[in-house]
Amino acid sequence: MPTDKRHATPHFLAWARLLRAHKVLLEKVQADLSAADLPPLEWYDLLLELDMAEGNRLRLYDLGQRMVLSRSNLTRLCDRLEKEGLISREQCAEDRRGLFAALTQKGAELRRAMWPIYKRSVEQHFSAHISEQEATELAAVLLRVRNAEA
Amino acid sequence: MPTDKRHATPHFLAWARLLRAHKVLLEKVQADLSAADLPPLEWYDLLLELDMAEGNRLRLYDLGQRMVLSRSNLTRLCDRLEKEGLISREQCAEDRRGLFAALTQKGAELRRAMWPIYKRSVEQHFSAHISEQEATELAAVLLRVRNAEA
DNA sequence: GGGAGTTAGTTGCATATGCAACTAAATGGA
DNA sequence: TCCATTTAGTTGCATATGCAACTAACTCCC
Repeated sequence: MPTDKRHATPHFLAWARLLRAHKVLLEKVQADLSAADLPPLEWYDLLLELDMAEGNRLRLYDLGQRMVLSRSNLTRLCDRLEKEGLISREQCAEDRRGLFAALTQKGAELRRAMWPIYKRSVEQHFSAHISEQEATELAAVLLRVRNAEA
Repeated sequence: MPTDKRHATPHFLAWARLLRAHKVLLEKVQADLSAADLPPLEWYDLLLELDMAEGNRLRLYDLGQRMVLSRSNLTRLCDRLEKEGLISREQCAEDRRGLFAALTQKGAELRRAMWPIYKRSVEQHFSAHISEQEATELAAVLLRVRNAEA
């Protein structure tokens, strides 16, 4: 059996296309942000998580879970945002090992400023090519995969 | 309108879950490869592209296109594989600027050795949670998005 | 209450990435 | 033919990432 046949099952095809589509899309969105002199997508992502969180702050641990980010990676990402005054680290009273990442005024403003550009970019490169029905199904399947234990 | 509502459209939800699912999956698959003392997914990807290509070789330019890899990134990735003897760079007769990346015997063998582990990992973390029908639809949607011009 | 084992977060170091500048070869007019 | 422009690929440098080692605080069980 030739090599390519073994990779051509519906499942493996979907997998391969997930990898490629993801790369292409990320590249386009990052390019749009960068062209508007805005910081990378990851910053938006972090700021949004804080914006949506109770009290506009999250324990670093929780933030890492939600963003699917390794510890050290999260530490460094927070370093960058904190240096720009977009978030601040706050001591946690209940667990003195722990820290909160808290959204600052400036961070909230930057997120709001990024949103129209980001929104337009996702619409243009992603949403425009997918029906609402497909989007709903896609979201459901991807959630299931993401939350799978194995 | 609160922040989270603006992000809760079906399209944006699908987008957000694409990002998260991709990260989670990649992490799991890389972990499985690494646990089996195998090189990263990207190496498999490159070797597979060459394996599937006419004559088991591709112009670097084409390889970059297929793998969605920037020029410099591709140069360096090829450097690593060539240093391990998995591919070789070959002069191109028609265009003396150009180079082929050609699969070596050793490269073909490594790809074959990686395949069972990779296959099992994708099945376990991805395919197992998706019906064949869903996989087919997913593949179609993602291909459409990937190939969109805008 | 006091040590063994965990957990939260940071840091050092080696490696990987992205961007812009570079070389060399091809193309396309005047 | 000859120079300006474009294209293939590489390289230097600054930045980002992953892994393993580290500190400090918490847990739990004797």
